[in-house]
Amino acid sequence: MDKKTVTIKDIARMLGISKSTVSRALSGRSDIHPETKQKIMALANDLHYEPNALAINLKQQKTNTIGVIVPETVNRFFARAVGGIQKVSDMAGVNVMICQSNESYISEKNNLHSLVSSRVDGLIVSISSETDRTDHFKPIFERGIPIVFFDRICEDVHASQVYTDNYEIAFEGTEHLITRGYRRIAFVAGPQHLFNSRNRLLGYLDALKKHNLPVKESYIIHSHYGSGKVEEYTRYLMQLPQRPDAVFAINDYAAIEMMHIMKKNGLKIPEDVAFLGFNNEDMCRFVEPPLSSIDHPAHDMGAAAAEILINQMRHPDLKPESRIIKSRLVVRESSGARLVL
Amino acid sequence: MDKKTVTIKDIARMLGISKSTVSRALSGRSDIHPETKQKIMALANDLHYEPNALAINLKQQKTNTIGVIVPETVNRFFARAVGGIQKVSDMAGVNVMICQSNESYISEKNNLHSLVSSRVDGLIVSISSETDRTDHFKPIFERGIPIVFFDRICEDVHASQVYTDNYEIAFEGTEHLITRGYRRIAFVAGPQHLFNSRNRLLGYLDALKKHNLPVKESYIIHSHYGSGKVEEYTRYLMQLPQRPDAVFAINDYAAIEMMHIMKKNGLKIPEDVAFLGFNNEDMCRFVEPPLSSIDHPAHDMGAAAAEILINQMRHPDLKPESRIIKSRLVVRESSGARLVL
DNA sequence: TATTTTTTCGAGACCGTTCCCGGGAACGGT
DNA sequence: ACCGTTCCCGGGAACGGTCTCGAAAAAATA
Repeated sequence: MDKKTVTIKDIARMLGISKSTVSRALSGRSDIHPETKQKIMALANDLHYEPNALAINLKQQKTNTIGVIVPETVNRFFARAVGGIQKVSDMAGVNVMICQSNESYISEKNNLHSLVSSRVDGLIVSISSETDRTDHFKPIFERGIPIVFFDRICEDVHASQVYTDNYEIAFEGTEHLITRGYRRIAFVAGPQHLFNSRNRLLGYLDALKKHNLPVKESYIIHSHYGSGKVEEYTRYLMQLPQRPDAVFAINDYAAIEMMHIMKKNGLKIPEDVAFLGFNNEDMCRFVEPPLSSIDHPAHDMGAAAAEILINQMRHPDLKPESRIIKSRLVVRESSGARLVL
Repeated sequence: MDKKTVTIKDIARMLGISKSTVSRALSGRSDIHPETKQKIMALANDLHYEPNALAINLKQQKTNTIGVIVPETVNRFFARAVGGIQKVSDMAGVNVMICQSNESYISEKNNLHSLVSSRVDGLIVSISSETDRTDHFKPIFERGIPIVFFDRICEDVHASQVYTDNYEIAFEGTEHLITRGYRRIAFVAGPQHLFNSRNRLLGYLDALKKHNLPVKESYIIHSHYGSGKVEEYTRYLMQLPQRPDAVFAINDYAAIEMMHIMKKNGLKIPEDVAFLGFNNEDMCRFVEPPLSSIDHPAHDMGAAAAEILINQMRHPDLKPESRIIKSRLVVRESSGARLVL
């Protein structure tokens, strides 16, 4: 068997020419006789020659690939964002390496070093929910590797950012519930060291203030993404002396599960309790009643991040860029008009 | 700024020693004076030295990483499978490179060459729904790179395989519907060049035969994954002179959307039409009525694939291995007992 | 003190490419 | 017949590490 992988040198030897010539043919340069090139290409094809990207990248001092770190792709928001990244990367002819931090700081750090070690030319990162310090990004960014943070951005690194108008849309969502007649609005918040979560909470609070509604600490739940505690939270809310008449949740999963449990306990949606989620997952349309949600343009965010990054890879002296992508409130029946005030 | 990345040679020069010694310290070998090692480690740390994985891998002639090609991670089945792959890979200390084919043959081929070019030590692949030939895998597998196909396996490459008991579970699912009193069972099938789809269809057909039910071609829909034609299919089924009283769908998305449309058209689930899906997505629990489904153990399949692959990477003369993972029928209300026969 | 063993380190080849540079052949113009 | 171009091609350094081999220094042994 020809177990050994075939190299440029093998081809050169078999053809009785130098490896320089083979390299020239394979990398499509012009200063080579068409006939020689033809022979080289034919043999390379026969032998199933695969160029060694390691050697090429080492020599060229660049890899033409961007590294991506996202919390987890089972979260469809991130899966779609990665889709957006790959779409524009493919168009631009650059490769993508995807890593998942699984919402773990240590794993995010490992991914980061692994990517830098592989000499990616740039990074697109959405930090884990556990990450509350940024010392791992700083030296890498300062070394000149462009970074674009998206959605879960890292505030104290002066890199490019792509995020949504969290504050505004949370404000709008809350106001929507208020104008529909809901007054006791609970808020399922995310970890407060995350930029997104903080701004969403602020939007919620300011909307309450604007409409002269009291802010009750007992209505604010500080959850973690995917904490699996939704049932506990739901029971907590239901047993409150003044049960909330609406819930604005940090994501659709929490909203849907909560809604489900409340329904099983005989509460009517949206008459007794309205629901508003975040992310506008497909399944919002299929639950009973269909869930109102904030459409979070994942694909666009990924695409924008890749655009910015690739641009900076090509023009290293460009300044970091911030881009804000607009979210959109999608109203469905779960936040319909309240019947009884 | 120290824009240039620091290398082993830089450290050697600054310390007035040879790069061999630095290499020894950094790669943790023993034949080095503790004090020298200490100094090297300290300086490396100060300079934020990151080893160049390209150089190391090139020299070592192996990368200690496995390449993964899946159709798309927005499909949660594959996202979970990737999770399983990464879990056991992390435990074993090997890296993972994830690529998405987006259900495209050409893109699958590109991914494949890109991974081989990056000299991954092994491959885990679930082929795209478009892929109906296998000539791209053959030369690579014959070159000695171990491959594990999972779920969407490639039959004519004699590589390792991990798949579920498609035939048996489709048989069981169909029989379940029959024993619950449903007689006119429609089947939403996948592309027939895929091993899975074929076997599931066979299971369905054989279950009908066993119970002496007629096979009606008009009840069998040949769909493509994610074709966006569910509404068309649903209308087609509803207008049949003998409307089916049950639908067994290739995946939960199709089942849920179909169920939703039929409900809107006034059909009672499961009294008028029962539903059974495939994959047991989270949302099955939250739709109305909860959707019965086949639990497809994605995480376990990924984990098994990684186990087998890593084992073969470590012991190159191992024979290819096939492993069958058991699926499980999860009965919920969408396939409850029929009231009117 | 002489010899052997152990410890610690340096020189340099090598992995598979790219690319600069220089050289020979062919060719056209004078 | 000579010279300047143009066209092809080969030699060899470089990319950043690892690793083998041997040598010098230090320690142990005789």
